[in-house]
Amino acid sequence: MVQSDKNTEQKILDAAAEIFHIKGFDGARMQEIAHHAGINKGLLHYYFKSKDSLFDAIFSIALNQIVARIVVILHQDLTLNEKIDGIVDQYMDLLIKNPILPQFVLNELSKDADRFIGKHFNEMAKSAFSEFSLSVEQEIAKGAIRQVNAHQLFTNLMSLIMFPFVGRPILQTVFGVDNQEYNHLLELRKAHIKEFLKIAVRS
Amino acid sequence: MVQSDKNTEQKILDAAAEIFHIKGFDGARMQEIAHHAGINKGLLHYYFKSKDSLFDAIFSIALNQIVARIVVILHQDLTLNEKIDGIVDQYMDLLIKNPILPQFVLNELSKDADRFIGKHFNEMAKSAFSEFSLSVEQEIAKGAIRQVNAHQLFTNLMSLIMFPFVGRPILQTVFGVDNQEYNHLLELRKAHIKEFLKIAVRS
DNA sequence: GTCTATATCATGATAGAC
DNA sequence: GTCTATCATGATATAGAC
Repeated sequence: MVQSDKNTEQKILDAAAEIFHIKGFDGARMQEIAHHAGINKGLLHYYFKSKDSLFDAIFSIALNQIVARIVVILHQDLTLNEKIDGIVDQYMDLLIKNPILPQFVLNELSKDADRFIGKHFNEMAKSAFSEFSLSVEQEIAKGAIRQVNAHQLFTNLMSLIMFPFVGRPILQTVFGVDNQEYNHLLELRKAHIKEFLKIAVRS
Repeated sequence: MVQSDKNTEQKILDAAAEIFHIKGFDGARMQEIAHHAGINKGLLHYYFKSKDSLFDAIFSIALNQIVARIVVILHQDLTLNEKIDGIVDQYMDLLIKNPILPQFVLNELSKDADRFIGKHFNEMAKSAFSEFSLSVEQEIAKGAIRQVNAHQLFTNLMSLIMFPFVGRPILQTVFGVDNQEYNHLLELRKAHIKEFLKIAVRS
């Protein structure tokens, strides 16, 4: 249940985030969100006139959390290694605190990819990748890293960070570990990814 | 629409797979599945008495596709490199043909992880990882690869293969490429992953 | 702003004719 | 086996009192 010392809109947003993140748009119920926020359905519709509008608010926040920080890092004046380390550190910290965020965002995007297109994230994200790609080319030219395709390397970076969270049910079962042990693996993973990537691209 | 020269049960399974894979359990509608199979709701319930039972049939097939082949490979008498290459080749081929399979399985598991536990997959998957882990230790002992944690390496392997499919909406937007170009990146990825992993673990 | 009550509609599931 | 018709439920959304 949501804390009652916040204003009603914030209580709704907090409750809706929790329900939508876990159950997705189709699985979430307005009744459950209202109850979780400590109000009733009527008042919920007073603040957000439709389930769609409430969901849009929640999804925007989640997408922003996923996309914004990477854009910031990639536009800073850093070496490739510094950018990669920054992304790994920031993302792993974010996802350890919000482990279901990527599953939620990716699943909703898979059902409606147009949620991404047309938003201002679109151009931001593309120009951010250009920065990454440029850094890769520079390091290759300097001979600091081996010949490696920027698209594949960026895919690797995102994969190594995010998949342990979206694939958790399978990996945890395959490893035969409990929640605490899996969380420990996630903690160790931050250093592992940085080392792994560094070794994999060295010239 | 499903081909009409198959028996009714198979038409239903084909139609249900397509709808469930795309929309998930909560988003799928029995009416839509019936229509897609070229029959009506009454007949659909005659073959599968509930939405749950139909879904279970579809989910079992999908989970089996994801889990079965990896188990087979890992239990064969192969070197670590051969096992890794086999998994990359087989999975990439499977996922290029069925790109939404991992998103479907992972999302449903995230909403109900118990679907995995208690099935016979459970023990199979755990013993398969033991085989992998053993291979890693042997190669390290031989000095063929550097010191690397088996859990992290297995996570990396699965991440590099699967994430490009579940994360496609984001990656494709970030790269600013169309479907054809992204498919091309996926084709190139098979060789990329094998090379990347080999370099990353060499001693 | 907040509540109760209700309208409206879509869904999963069943009954029964053929 | 296959269809049409219908039930029962549960969901979003609105109306109106306080």
